[in-house]
Amino acid sequence: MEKRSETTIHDIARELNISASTVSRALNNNPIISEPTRKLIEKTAKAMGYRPNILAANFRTKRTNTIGVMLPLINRHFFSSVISGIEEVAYDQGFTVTISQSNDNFEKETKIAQTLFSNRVDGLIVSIGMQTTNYDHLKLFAEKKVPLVFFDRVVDKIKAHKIIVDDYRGGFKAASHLIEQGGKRIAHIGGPLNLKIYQDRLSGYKDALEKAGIPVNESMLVHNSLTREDGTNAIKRLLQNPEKPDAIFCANDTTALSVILYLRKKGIKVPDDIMVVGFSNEPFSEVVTPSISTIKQPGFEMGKKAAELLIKQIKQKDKPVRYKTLVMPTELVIRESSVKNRNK
Amino acid sequence: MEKRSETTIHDIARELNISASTVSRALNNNPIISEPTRKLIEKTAKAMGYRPNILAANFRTKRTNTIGVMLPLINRHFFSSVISGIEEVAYDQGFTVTISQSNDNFEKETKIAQTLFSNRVDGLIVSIGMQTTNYDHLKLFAEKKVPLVFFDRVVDKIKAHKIIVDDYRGGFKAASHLIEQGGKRIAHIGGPLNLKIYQDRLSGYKDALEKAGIPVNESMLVHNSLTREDGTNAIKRLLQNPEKPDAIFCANDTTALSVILYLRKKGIKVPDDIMVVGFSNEPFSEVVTPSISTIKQPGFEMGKKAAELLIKQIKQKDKPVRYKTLVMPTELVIRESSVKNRNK
DNA sequence: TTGTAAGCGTTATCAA
DNA sequence: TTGATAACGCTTACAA
Repeated sequence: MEKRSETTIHDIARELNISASTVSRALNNNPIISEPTRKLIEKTAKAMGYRPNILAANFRTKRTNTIGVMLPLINRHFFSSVISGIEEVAYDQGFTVTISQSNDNFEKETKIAQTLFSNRVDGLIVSIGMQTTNYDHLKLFAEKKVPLVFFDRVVDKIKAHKIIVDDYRGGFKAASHLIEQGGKRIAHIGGPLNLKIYQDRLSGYKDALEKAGIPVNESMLVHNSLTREDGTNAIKRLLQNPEKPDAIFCANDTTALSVILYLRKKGIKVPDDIMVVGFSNEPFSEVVTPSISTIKQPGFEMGKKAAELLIKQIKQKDKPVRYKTLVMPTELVIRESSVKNRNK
Repeated sequence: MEKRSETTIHDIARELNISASTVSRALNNNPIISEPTRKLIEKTAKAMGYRPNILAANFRTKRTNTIGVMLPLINRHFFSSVISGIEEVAYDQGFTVTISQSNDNFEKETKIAQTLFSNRVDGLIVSIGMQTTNYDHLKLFAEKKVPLVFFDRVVDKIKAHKIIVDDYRGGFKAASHLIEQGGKRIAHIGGPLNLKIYQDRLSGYKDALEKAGIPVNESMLVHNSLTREDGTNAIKRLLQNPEKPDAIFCANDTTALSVILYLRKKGIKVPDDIMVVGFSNEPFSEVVTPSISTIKQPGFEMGKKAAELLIKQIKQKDKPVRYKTLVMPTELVIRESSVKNRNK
């Protein structure tokens, strides 16, 4: 004669000789219920160890109170900061967060999107993978009116809220800074150009050069997937140029680090022989020697903003939305890797 | 006359003049259904754009195919690696992963646990917070037979699978290494002792000292929450000792980094004046100058193991479980911060 | 302010 | 091998 499964609202109703709907309403703080009734029901519910069956409620209401997050890689400081931001807002608003990483793999990304859709997440926050050039799996959300918010690696062609950083100005600031520091032959290690962020960083870089009257030299441009190995290969290739670079703007800190480590190994001095600027402000950038000048992106705030916009959209379902693109400011953090003659 | 809401198995059944149960069975690959029928149903389902209503299925089966993960902080390399490992296994096995961070806050941890429980996760993977000394919120899972797996910061008192690293041997190895390198006055910056991992790291350290005939000096021990600031405060305090340490074993890399940065600022040489060893092998440890000797923990593998054990338990529900504690090996990574006279 | 009753889409039981 | 039917626990018109 143990407890025969979980108590339901019907058990409570029977206990109090009232109807289940009243119990339901009271427990959902429906203002239509009188204060004494509510109090009584709450008390009894607690006493009977009632726990709402969220599965039933979700099923009934077609809502899950769950936000899906899909991004390339959890295990990167920028992305995990974004998750932290999302999680904080979501938690405060009573939402649960489901996270999946695509590993920059298009097939996995497609499957994840479908799974999240089938799982009826109330909304989705996405940063797309490096290989992604087809967006059908995301259009699905847009079409079926499931709120969708992009961050960082966004898709231009889909209408949705977008949280990005000002990659163009970031690239511009980075390159301008290198020019100010005396850079004449400024190389760029960039990411795949199907991603707008890398296009923009590149454009910013190019415009800064042009503004300074420095011609953009194609042999000074390398594009790859920005892994540690890619960075090493890129710097090797750049060093084979007849005219070696005297400064490098890397589209992320990982490659900036590779470059610095490789140059150190080769006895080439950073910043004296070659200056380096990265992008993202990974934690290691501050503490490596020389510390890496970089463009800071407010990951945590971006996550918060993304979650806020998404939840707002979820709550105002079927009201028309004016999609906005939030451009978060970047900040150039000047450290040792780009400043010659510090002690002069 | 657009599509009037989603197609259900009933729609398919009507279309084919068969029963909904047959459709359900076919779509679930129930072997009782004849091959031609199944094929036909699958074809029609696809043609009609059928998408199973997972909410309904979850409700009906009382399963969610969801794994809950609760840990202190997403935004730490070790933890995000664990998540990556969990996510990989879970994804392969058709499970969804829900992640929440407690921020080492006990109240938040309690609330998260209850939310996950109410959301009927099929199982929970946990690493508890620094403040956690009461475990009722976790016992709930154990009592209600919801599979539970601990990792890293485990709870002794609850019977469950546990994935830990050999913290004792890690501490022992770290301290022994410092002794071998000539350390005589070896300090320890440790974490809160209600967590077993920090107890064990401390014990390992103590035993290594004793084995070498070095008395353990209480003034050489600091315990705190191991943040960046805590590390700085700890080293300040240690430097005020009449007998200054010549080596420090830090219970994580974050404090090891603080120590190194502080000493650098004060013109105290690492490792020549004071040697430092950390714990965790955060990415920055390899690249900071001097690079930090540390104890490597296989976060990704721990995550995978945790997920595997959990899912096995979920699938073999109500079979009795022999709980095991998996002790993953640690590895001492020797770098610059603990080796004097490298060039001799 | 409360009650009645229908129904969400699926799976499971039993019968055919 | 397939079908009929009930049931899961909740929310929500609608009625009282």
